[in-house]
Amino acid sequence: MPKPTMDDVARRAGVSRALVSLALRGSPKVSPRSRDAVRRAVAELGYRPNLNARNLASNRTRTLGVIVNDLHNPFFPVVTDGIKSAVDALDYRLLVTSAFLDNENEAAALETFIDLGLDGIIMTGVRLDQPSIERGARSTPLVVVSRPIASDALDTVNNDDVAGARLATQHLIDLGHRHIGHVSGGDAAGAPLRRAGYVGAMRDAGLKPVVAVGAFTESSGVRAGEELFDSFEECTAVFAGNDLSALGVLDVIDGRGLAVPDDVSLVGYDNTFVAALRHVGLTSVDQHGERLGRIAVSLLIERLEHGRTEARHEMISPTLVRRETTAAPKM
Amino acid sequence: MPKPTMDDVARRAGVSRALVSLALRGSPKVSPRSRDAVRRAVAELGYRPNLNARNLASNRTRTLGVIVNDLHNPFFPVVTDGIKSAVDALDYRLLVTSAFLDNENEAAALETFIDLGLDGIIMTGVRLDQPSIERGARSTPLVVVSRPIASDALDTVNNDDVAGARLATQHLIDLGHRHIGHVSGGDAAGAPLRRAGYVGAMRDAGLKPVVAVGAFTESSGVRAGEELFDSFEECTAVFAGNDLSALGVLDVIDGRGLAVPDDVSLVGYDNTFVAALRHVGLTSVDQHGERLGRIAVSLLIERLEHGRTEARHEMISPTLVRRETTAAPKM
DNA sequence: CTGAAAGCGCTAACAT
DNA sequence: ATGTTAGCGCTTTCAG
Repeated sequence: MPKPTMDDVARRAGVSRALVSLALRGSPKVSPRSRDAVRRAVAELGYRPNLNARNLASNRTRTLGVIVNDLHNPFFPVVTDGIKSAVDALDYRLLVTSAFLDNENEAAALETFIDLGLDGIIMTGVRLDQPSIERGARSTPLVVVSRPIASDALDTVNNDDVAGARLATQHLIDLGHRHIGHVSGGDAAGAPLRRAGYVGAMRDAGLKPVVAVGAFTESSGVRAGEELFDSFEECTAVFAGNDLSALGVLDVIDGRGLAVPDDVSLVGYDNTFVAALRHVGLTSVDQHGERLGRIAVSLLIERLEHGRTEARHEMISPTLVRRETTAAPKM
Repeated sequence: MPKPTMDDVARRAGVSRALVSLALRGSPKVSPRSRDAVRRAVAELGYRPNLNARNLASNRTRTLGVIVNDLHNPFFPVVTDGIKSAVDALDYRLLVTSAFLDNENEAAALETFIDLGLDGIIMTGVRLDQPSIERGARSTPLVVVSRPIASDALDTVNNDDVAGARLATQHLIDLGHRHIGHVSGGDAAGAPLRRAGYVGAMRDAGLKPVVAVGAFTESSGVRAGEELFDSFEECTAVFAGNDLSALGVLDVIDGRGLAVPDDVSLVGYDNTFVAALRHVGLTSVDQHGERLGRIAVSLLIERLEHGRTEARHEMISPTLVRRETTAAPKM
């Protein structure tokens, strides 16, 4: 049994194909009688519209795509939830894809979405180079979440990473710490700004910044943590660039028989569910990922349905969530 | 500048459109000369094939879809990684979508993938009712990962949940525990079998099973954990149906001022990265999610490229990963 | 090896 | 309110 097409429905309902098309999309210029006949025929035949045909003919897909760099990082599901909740209120479909931590995959995912003719694309946690992203943005409205990109070809939504990093660092300083290290995310999205915020806060307080470079993963956090404690013995507090690397640092601290927060205080970034586990209790900076996701969708909608063309770059303020991993240093 | 079409490429390369089509897909029956002309024209024009048109005309998409129920559960990214690595070796595209823990979304995601004409679909962690899944499987080859479904309409890949639960429970029994509770995932995929494995192992050892029902999330683990410790005071060990709920139980244990493993031993399931954090060190059962994912892809390929039509149900053996949360009970 | 021609299933003017 | 008619951009016979 080949799949029924619109022609089958039309024949069965005793109307023309065009009318079926209208009826299916809820046009008001279809008589209740015809509408009903169509509805019945659709049900009887189990008809489903062929999206490729529809998209091709209409040159629209009513579909938004999300490209996530790393499904393993618990921050991204939060953003995606925000996107999802915003899209649900609209009449759009949502496709998600993961780049699996790989630039080439990211480029491929972007091309696929563009080639599919998606109406809009949201990229989050992307590592892809700016020119490639901008090239994509020329084909399809594009918003980048959680990576600051100065470009008038696309929109961005970010938390203020510098402010967030300052919040974290200042919190440690206020507690009385003087020897505060930073585990950076290297060149990952947001990492340079967080590092800058940390360095700025340290300088302002007349303290010496000490940075070890990781990559926003737990394993890189372990490596950078080892490096930090090896070279910076006085260290009594660490600000890690994200929660995942903070967990790596926590492993190092545990491994060295040190106690948190008695011997070392620790702050993360992203306020993921892992930070919130009572057993972990990681003090962390909250980017408000859901809100970032919702804003991303609204930016897309502005372009799609209200014809905005000039770029917008939104920024929201992060907040510090204090938990059990930070305390005043032992004397 | 409207996007260049195949006609533009053909004109520029001085050949016919059909030839461009062949050349693009690497057909051997194109002269090197033409092939080169096409390649050059494509590059100069920045031509990209319109996938909707291609899919419509060829009635194939060379695309596989993955539907994940809950992006927040760190188990699924592991499965997805396996899928991804298997797909990379083949010439298929991969689309992922999340059902965001919601049956209706799952149904919608499935329909979207079918309506898009994807060549094959993998569902993992799905909660959708079996008839709906089977209906989907009638349109598109479908494999369900990590949920046992006895059906000859679709393929499944599972770890042996009963054996895994027995492994976990027996480990606790072998350590000397007699009062072992179970936090179940309720009717979530795999949960009933894990519960059955636990009950079986307990019965075999002449011990009384005590079950609290959760839902495979951390928060449900907290609720079920409270319930368990409230009603089962002698309890010295808990087998949680997955790592997420084990983390919830861990919160409860911490909250009651109990120590792990000195006062209570704890075992999870899935062996996610959170279990492996040294700071958590959760003993857990490993389903070998990557392998599940790779097998899922190979099942799809068997149907797609080797014409298999009868259903296959694969089962792999889980293994226990011992860490710091399990020890002999204090006397 | 190449070109002509017929669709894939649907939408979108345009008529009526 | 409904039907007619062109396509959308591509693949795929089929001739040559």
